[in-house]
Amino acid sequence: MAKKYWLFKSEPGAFSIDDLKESPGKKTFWDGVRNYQARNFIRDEMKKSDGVLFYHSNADPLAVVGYCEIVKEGYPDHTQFEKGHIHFDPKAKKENPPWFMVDIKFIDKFKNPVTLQAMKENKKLKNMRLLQRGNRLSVMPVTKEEFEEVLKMGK
DNA sequence: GCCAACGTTGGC
DNA sequence: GCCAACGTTGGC
Repeated sequence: MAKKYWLFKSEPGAFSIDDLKESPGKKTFWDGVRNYQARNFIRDEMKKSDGVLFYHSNADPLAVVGYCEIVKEGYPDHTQFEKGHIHFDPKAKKENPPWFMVDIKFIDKFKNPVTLQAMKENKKLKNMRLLQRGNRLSVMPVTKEEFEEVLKMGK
């Protein structure tokens, strides 16, 4: 199957591209997605070696700051069962867990963060899901063309 | 099954 | 801090 491309949002105060880079093996599990649409992408569509743009939200600058890849495909998010954890879900059942996560691995940090503003000003990116009104998904698909364009802008 | 109330996200 | 967008919840 053809490689797919994604964009993950993260608030750098919670988890930044540098946090990922400094994680053991430059890898982390992407926990805490609690939206069904995003869950479906994680559980059903993300495949090993898919490309992931890493975006900083609620940050300065607002920008794609680097990229990474999927290294482990969808599996149950353990934090949904951890009482007291910020992502604990009292309704989650072990037999049929509703929430999933993937593992991602750092590839590169951009020399030039690709700001939200710059993406808005790039005609090639006008259909990018991130730029559509009211989009609040924390993980979302991007096309191959969009992915490559953002990488080019970041160099 | 409708819909108002409420909570969250995230840019500004 | 404001507010638009939109998902979720719960009464009916």
